[in-house]
Formats: sequence, structure tokens, C-alpha cells
Amino acid sequence: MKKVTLNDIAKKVGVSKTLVSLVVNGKARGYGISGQTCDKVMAAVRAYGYNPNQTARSLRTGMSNTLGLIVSDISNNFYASLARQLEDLAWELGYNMIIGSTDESVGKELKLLEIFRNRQVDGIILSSSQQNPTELENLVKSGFPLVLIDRYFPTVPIPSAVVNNKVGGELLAQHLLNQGFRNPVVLSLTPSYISSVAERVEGFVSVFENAAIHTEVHNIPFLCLVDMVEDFFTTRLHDKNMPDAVFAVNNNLATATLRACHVHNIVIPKDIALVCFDELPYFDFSKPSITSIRQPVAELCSVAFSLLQGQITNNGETKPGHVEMMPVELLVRESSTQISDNNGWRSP
Amino acid sequence: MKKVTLNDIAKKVGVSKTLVSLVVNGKARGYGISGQTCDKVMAAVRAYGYNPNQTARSLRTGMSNTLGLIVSDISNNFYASLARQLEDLAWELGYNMIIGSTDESVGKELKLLEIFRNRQVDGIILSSSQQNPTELENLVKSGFPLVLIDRYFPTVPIPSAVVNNKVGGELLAQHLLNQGFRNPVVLSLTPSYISSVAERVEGFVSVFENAAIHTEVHNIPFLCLVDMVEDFFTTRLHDKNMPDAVFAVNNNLATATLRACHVHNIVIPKDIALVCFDELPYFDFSKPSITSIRQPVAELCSVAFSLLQGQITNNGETKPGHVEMMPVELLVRESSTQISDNNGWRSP
DNA sequence: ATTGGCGGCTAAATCGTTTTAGATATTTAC
DNA sequence: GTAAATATCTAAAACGATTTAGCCGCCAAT
Repeated sequence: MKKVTLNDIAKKVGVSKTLVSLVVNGKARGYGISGQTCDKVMAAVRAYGYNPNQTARSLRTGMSNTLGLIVSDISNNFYASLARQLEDLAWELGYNMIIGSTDESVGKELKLLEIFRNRQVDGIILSSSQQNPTELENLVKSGFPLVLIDRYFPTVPIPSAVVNNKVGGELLAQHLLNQGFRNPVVLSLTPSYISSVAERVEGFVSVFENAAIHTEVHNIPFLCLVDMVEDFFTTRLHDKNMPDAVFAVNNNLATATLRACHVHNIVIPKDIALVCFDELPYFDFSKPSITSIRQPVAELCSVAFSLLQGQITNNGETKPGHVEMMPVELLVRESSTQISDNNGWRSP
Repeated sequence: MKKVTLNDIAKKVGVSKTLVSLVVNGKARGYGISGQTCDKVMAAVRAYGYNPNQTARSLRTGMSNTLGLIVSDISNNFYASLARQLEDLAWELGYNMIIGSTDESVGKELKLLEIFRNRQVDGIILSSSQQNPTELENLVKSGFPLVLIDRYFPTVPIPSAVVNNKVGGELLAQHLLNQGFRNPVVLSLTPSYISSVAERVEGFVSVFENAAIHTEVHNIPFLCLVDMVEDFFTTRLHDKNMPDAVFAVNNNLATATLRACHVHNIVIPKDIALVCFDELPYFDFSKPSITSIRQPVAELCSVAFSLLQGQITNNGETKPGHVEMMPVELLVRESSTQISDNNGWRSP
């Protein structure tokens, strides 16, 4: 019942704790401990089922073999995928992951950072909701291993792994333009200063602007997203002021838009086109299938992870505020295709 | 830079560590510490930004304010939702969550349990992939706070929060029967002994059995799910041996089935009906919308959490192996409706 | 015979808390 | 005026590991 400690093993074998510790940590060779003693210790370790108490180890070494992951909502498919892939990378190197969701609250984000640090996590991967990240900057300056993922700060030197959101927005806009859409609306998120969101919108709007088309941008608060999107369409239908295309800046907004269209009997893409950022598993077989920007999630994770590793092991290779920006991929599907009048649309 | 410790504060104020500790932990009153001293200490705590080192605290108290969550795959929408809701419940009470995905590997599950215990987690919520959970039983017997969620062991007394999977399977089968389907196939998961899966299948099969109809059950290995489902339909199409209805036992299988049908130009529900266990956000607005069983995720989490709390605080109220089984809800939608020949099906 | 080096091991300090068992001074009781 | 009670506060021992500094015996070299 009671866990067996280093001391227990030392007593059983009749050696010092030091010896046992060295053997268990594989440092026997380096400290000239005889193979015989080594074997005796390992035998006892196995026999009594000894496992080092990580807490004690952390206290002593200041390392915990734990990484923190902070995102806005771990139940969002995108962040859940990040979590899983990061977990696997971490596992490979003997780390575990402790997670926290902020619901875009800066206060909670700061609290989580503080708590994770007090837990001696060896590093934190963060998708920040902040606007002026002075605390983050200080944290990095102080040498704490921190990597931003998905969202970064263009003017603040913090190692980051992000995708090229601006180009993503541009690709979607250009595609809509090519398809002949001229009256687009962007459904975006509050807070709107978040880099990923802002850049997607910026890229999208700029392309239409170049074509002398003004784009309306609606910022939807994070927490009442589904209702607000439905309200948006209710209003627009009532005002007979419907856009001919919608750009949903993330997967939640895309899903909410599809739901709203269903409720209002708006047919995609006949009545309105839909494009969005992020992939969801059903986008490629839904009817209609959904035009979207695919993010290289696996690469995002492995880059973020190696940036973090670089800081933890302090190999000095990485520049202080390196931002790795990865390309995205436009997947053209049915939801943004101008079609004649084919209600029972089927893919070829 | 360097974190400020209890000792630092004690020295600054000119009192003992004990005093500071008591004040910080709000035990000043109980130990008769004067209000004046109390204020001085708190002032210093704030001034120097002191935060207790959780690691040291854990080592001393044996509690870590951390809970472990172990599931098969945190990126699965169902488990991601569980994680988020549990995280929120935990946060309320000052806990953080450390997570682990097993990919249904019993070995990894056991390793994670061991690791989490070495990290002094105060309790673990587990969706187990085991068949003979002797270790789990011993863990619970030893007094370690462990709660099973989603999957349980009918013959082993471990506190559990699950839904009534059997009834869920029955409801789906009865519905299909009523709709006139007579040739169903179950797409299930390997390992098939997992209680949730087994009971869903059992309920489903038994209803058809009562109607003298044999149900074929296909167990798909967890890791190559998408391809295997597609292969299943390829084979059946080739053999001209198509079922008239498919029961997908979880959300992954439902999605894989939809994808396979799309690839093979199989039209749901005209060519084949689809019902499944689990809700996904798009099930109620997809075309067709998908008949499914909704699990009471929020209740599942709050029950699991309070079972765990009960064990942690050891209030002795809970019976040793209490299994809480919650009802599920059948949501009949378009994917299982016998319709005439309406390709361009639309909801009313 | 002293010195130095080395192989094999250990005692004790340390990490930052919590908690136990008092210490000290001041009141109160009688 | 002494003993007991009370009000504040503290020293020191944990918790279970890691790590520093160094002990002890033996051999080789000078």
C-alpha cells in the first residue's frame, strides 16, 4: 500500500541511498560502481516495485518532466488535436502534459501560467489570448521555456509556431472572387486582436479591397457563438440583406454557420457560399463538402515542441524570438462553387 | 528571475517560516496569530510576489492538487468534451488536470497510472481499456481515489460513472426495426470486450434476435479505423451483400462510415440507414442528419467528479463500488428514415 | 616511508514546504 | 506570590529524492 522509497531499497540491500539513486538513474558506470552491486540493487528495485517519487525528484532538481499546455478550449477539435500530438511528442521524451483552458480570459491565462510555474513545469506551450504580453516577454527574458502556438505577437520576440494565416485568408478571398462572389461577410471572433484571427481577416479583406469590394466583418463573442451566428442570419434575412458568401474564421464558426443555415433553410452554396479556416473531419464528405484552409497540425506541433526542447536543453541554437510560420493549404470543395440550380447536388 | 520562497518572506518580515506558512494557508486565526503580524506577512507576500512551490508542498503533504485523466484518445470529440468539463469542475476546487491517451493499449494505461501516482496525483479518472483489472481493483482497495468513466467492470467493485449503453443499443435497434430494416450490420471496435462497446452491441443484437433476425458484428481495430470501414463497404459492394442498416458504435465509426459511403456513392438513407452512438456537433444539421444516441456528458462528468471527491475527502458516504448508470436519449433523425425516392431530401 | 591515484562507496546538505512540539512572555486564578 | 492558563511565536523534524564532498583501503611510484 505504502509506496516503497529509495531508503527502503537502500536498507534492504544494505547500501547507501546515494548508491541506489545512482544505479536507478543509470549513472552507476560514471561513478565507478561495481557491476555486482548494480545487479543487487536492480534486483531489489524490481522485487519491491520501487518507483521514484517524482515530486521529491522535482523539488530537488527543479525539473518535473511535465509540460504545460494552455489553450482557449481543449474541447475544440483543433486544440484537442494539438493536445494529442503534443502529448505524443512529449511522451517520447518522458514528459507528461498538464492542460488548462482559458475561454479566452486573460486573467485565467495568467493564473494558469503562474500555477504551472509553481508546479515546476519544465516548459509551457501557449495559445495566448493576450493583447499586450509583457508578462510573457518577461517570462521568456527570465529564461523560462515558453513557446507560443497558433497565435503569436509580431512585435514581441517569443519563440512561436504558427501558420501563415494571412495567406490563408487571401487564398479563400481570391477563390471566392474567382468564383464570382462579390458580397462577402466575415464571421470573426471576439477578441478580434488575436493574431490568428486578425491575420485571417486581414488577408481576406485586403484581397477584396484590391478588387474595390468592401467586406463587412462581424465579431462574435466567444461564449455565445452559436446563438449570435443564428441571430446574424435572422437579422439579415429579415432585412433582405444577405451576403452571397460567408468566411467563417474558425471551425466553431463554420459549424455554427452551417447550423444557422440549416435552421433558416438557407442552401449552401446555392443561396450563399461558405468558406472557412480549419479542417473538421466531416468537411470533405458533408453535403455540400466545405471549402476550407487546412493547417499543418502535425508540423505545427513538432515545430512548437522542438522550439520548446531547444529552450529546455538550452542548446543555444535557436535565436531568441524565432517565429516559425508554416504554409497552409486551400481545399476547394462544393460549399463555394457557383452552381446553377441543382438542389440534389452530389460530388462527381 | 529566481522564485521567492517562504524563507525569503520570513527573513524580510523577521518572523519564522512557520508563521508565514500558517498565514499564507489561512490558518493564522486557528493558531492565535495576531492580526498585526498577519497583515505584515501578507503585505510582504504581495510585495515580493510570493507563490508557494507546489512541488515542495506536494512532497510534504502527499497531495498535489492535481487530478489525472486517462482516456484512449484525447482528440476524440467525446473525450475532449469530458476533459473540458472535468477540467472546469476541477478548477472550481483548485485542481489541475494532467492527461494521458492510451490508444487502447493496456500497457500504456498501466504505465500512466504508475506515473501519475508517482506524481502524487490526488485521484485519477480513467476510461480503462483493460479486460481483467486486478491492478485497478488493488489500487482501489489500497484506498487510492480512482473513478472509472464511460467504461466500467460489472463484476469488479470500482466507483464508476457510465451511461446505460445497453438501453442505448436497444433503442437504436428497436427504432430500426420499427422503420422496417431487417438486415443490419454493427460496426464495432476492437478490443470488443470494452464494456461500453460490448453493451451497446449486446443491446442492439438482442432486440433483433427477439425478432428472429441475426445481426452481423464487425470489430474494427482502433488504429486503422477509417481504411477498414472503407474496405468493409468495398467488399460488401463487390459481393452484392449490402446491409440495409449500419450501427456505428461510436462517433469515430459514424464519421468513418459517412466517409466510406461518400466514397462509394452510397446514399444514406436511401441505400442504407445509419444510426450511431454519441453525438457530434454536425449530426443535427448534416444532410442527412444522423440518428444517434446522446450521452449526458455533463452529468457523467459531475457524477464522476463527485465520486472522486468522495474518495479524496474520504467522507465515507459512498459505498465501495458504487456504479452510477445514467440514461441516454434517442435522437431520431433523417439517416434512419425509410424514404421513397427523394434524393434531394431536405428536413421539414 | 611517504605520496598520489584510484576504485568503490557513503554521510550529509539540500530543495521549499508543513507540522509537531515546545518556548517565552504575559495574564489570570487563588 | 506562586501556579496555571493563555497568547504568540519558533526550532527542528519531516517528506523522498539528488548531489557534493570526501572516506577508506589498496596499489604504484618515487
